[in-house]
Amino acid sequence: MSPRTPEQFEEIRETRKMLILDTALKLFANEGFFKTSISDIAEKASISKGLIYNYFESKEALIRTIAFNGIDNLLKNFDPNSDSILTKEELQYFIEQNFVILQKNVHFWKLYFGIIVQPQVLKLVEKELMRLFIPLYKMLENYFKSQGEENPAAEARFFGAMIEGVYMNYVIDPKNFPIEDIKQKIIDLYIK
Amino acid sequence: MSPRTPEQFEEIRETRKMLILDTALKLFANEGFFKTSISDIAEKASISKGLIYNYFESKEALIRTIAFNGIDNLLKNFDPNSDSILTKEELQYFIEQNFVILQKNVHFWKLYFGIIVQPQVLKLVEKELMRLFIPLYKMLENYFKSQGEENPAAEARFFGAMIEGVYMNYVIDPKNFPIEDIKQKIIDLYIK
Amino acid sequence: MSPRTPEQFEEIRETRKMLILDTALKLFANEGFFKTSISDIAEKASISKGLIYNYFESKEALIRTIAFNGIDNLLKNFDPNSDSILTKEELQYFIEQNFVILQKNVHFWKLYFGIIVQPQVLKLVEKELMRLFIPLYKMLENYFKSQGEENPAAEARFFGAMIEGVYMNYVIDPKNFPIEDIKQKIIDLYIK
Amino acid sequence: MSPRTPEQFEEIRETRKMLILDTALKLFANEGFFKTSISDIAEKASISKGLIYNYFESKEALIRTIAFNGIDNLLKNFDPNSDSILTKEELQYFIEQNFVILQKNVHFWKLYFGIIVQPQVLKLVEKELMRLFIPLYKMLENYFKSQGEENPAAEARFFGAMIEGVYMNYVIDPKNFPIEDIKQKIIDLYIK
DNA sequence: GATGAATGAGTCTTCATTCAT
DNA sequence: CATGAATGAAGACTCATTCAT
Repeated sequence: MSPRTPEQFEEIRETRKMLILDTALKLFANEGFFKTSISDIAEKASISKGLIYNYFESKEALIRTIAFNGIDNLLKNFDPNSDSILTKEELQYFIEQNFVILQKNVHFWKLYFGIIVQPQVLKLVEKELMRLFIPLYKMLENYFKSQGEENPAAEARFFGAMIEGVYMNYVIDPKNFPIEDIKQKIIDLYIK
Repeated sequence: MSPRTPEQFEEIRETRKMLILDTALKLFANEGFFKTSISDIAEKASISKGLIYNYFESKEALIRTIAFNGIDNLLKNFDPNSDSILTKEELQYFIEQNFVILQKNVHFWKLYFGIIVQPQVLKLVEKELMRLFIPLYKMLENYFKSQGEENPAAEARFFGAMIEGVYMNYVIDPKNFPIEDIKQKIIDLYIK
Repeated sequence: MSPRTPEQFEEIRETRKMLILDTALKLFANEGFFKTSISDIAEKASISKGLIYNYFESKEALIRTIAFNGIDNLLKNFDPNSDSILTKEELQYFIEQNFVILQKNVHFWKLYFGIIVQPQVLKLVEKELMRLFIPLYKMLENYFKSQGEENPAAEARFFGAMIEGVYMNYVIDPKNFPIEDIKQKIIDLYIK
Repeated sequence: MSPRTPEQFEEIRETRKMLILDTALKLFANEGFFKTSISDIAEKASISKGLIYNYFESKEALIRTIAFNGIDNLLKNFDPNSDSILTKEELQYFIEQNFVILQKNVHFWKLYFGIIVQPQVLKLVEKELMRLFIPLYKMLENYFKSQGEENPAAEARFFGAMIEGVYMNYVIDPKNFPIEDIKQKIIDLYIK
């Protein structure tokens, strides 16, 4: 009889929002952004099409929010301090941590590759991606400089590209990609 | 005005087909498969929409043909003999050749990443990609086995993933990616 | 906290109702009936969407009520006695009174023109408008007959149309329309 | 067998365009701009929804084109030379001409009132309306100045408003409005 | 072979209205 | 009395594909 309190409404909103974001992430990742319609998301989440627009302004806003959340989530688990210089042990921890996060967020990484490879979609989230990668590359560059590498920027780019290649191959076919062997290979390569 | 010979017709067909394929490749690569409409292709190629359907059954058939042609083209330039075992010198040549081909086919590689990352699109060309990659991986595996590596299959997958990562970073932003430094880095790594 | 008396409830209802009607009138007049959503009204009135349906059955019922109230309000300020025949002085008073009412109810008149011009909306309030205009036109007709005009019905229609034209131009652009000059012009024309 | 010539295509386009414009004008005028859907127009014109977008960019573009064409049509029939000063005889001809045009373009005038009364729709065609009305008012102003009126601008506005009021009443209910009597009344009033 | 008008299914989005609390 | 989450029908618009010429 008595109306819901603002707290109850907030809770409902939070739950619904998460449901929509989660459903959309999976569909965008598995079927692609353009192949996934708002109807698909609504159906899979067992809600009405209209409700999605109660929570997100548009399909673009939806993928943007997903990207933002995914990146925030990454940064929470793993916030590179780009000023301090990593030791070898820390780099090893960093690499291992990376692979843990990869395997816990396969959907996000699928979406990530779906995004960066499509110029039209990339534009939508480019800025947010920069927030994640600039400090990361800075940190790697500093590390390689501290190791006496003569071209630390290129070393960092190579390291990043290699990791991305591995990630991409993993998310395309997680069952058959020898992720553990390859993790070990990278550690051997960089930590000796 | 004089009636064309069958050969002339055939020549016209071939020219038109190439024009369409070429235009579509560029648009698919730069704008994305879903963002590119048949009208866009027709307009850019200065032909009519209908004509495209005279040469290709559907939009899907178009991208499939582009992928097939791209792969055929790669195999023509570079056909790994999976039975013979590479020497170190040959691997170095193989790597260098690879980077030459990459830089000559940026559009194709853009499209390639756009494809493998979208399951719905990947299905369309999966088989053809296998035709390219199975012998390649076989060759790499043999090479690593010959070098005494204990897990040559994983070594081959890692090598492939690394190359893909580098390629992907290059095609996303060719201007700023230090491709030459990285090529050298890879050669140093594998050839010593 | 103490339970409200029935009178207090009634008062709340009346206040709320007026708030909704007033907000809706302004929005309908300024933005148009179709461009104004129930949400817009709720937001501008700082109440919930649901509450509007507590007081009005539908959006149509809302505009109908607004039209009815507006007309009642006009009739209250100004109730033509269609039986008695106006003198010239009374007609002058009538005209002047009209312009006072116009300037006090710009929103209503804006809405009025928005309504009569759209057949689909006009139907909703047609009957009520008749309640206002029939005695008005009757009164004018009687006046012109008393002045010896040979076609008093047409004179009345002309007078009404002219007034409407002036009203319409005024509400579309009140700042620039020379309303005072035109009022004088009409008085000169009819009162000599 | 041989393809259509550009002239044939042009002819088809012209015919179709007119069909769409004509159908849309009637529906917009009779049902209102917002109550008329693109589907309604397509159905009434016995064509597909999509075809309309082959000819007009959007619903807005459609109403804009209708307004432009309507005004062009008016100006063709009747192009006021705002520099030359009308004689009384010319003004009489102007008034009579106006009423002929009104009765030949009832749909357009219905739409006109539907437009100017809705701020959201007015914005779409405001500029074009100015093209029509500014020289018209200029001409009237000059005429009243030449007749020694002390406030020719206000006279022109009044004349315009009166005409609009008459037009509006006519198009709302052409059967019952005594248009001939009223035309005569206006001529008597201004020509003596 | 070549054109582009035409179709219609499908997409994103809006919004009046309902209803549990 | 009051809230706002939820629904679903409808609307504007896109685009792959067909087809008459």
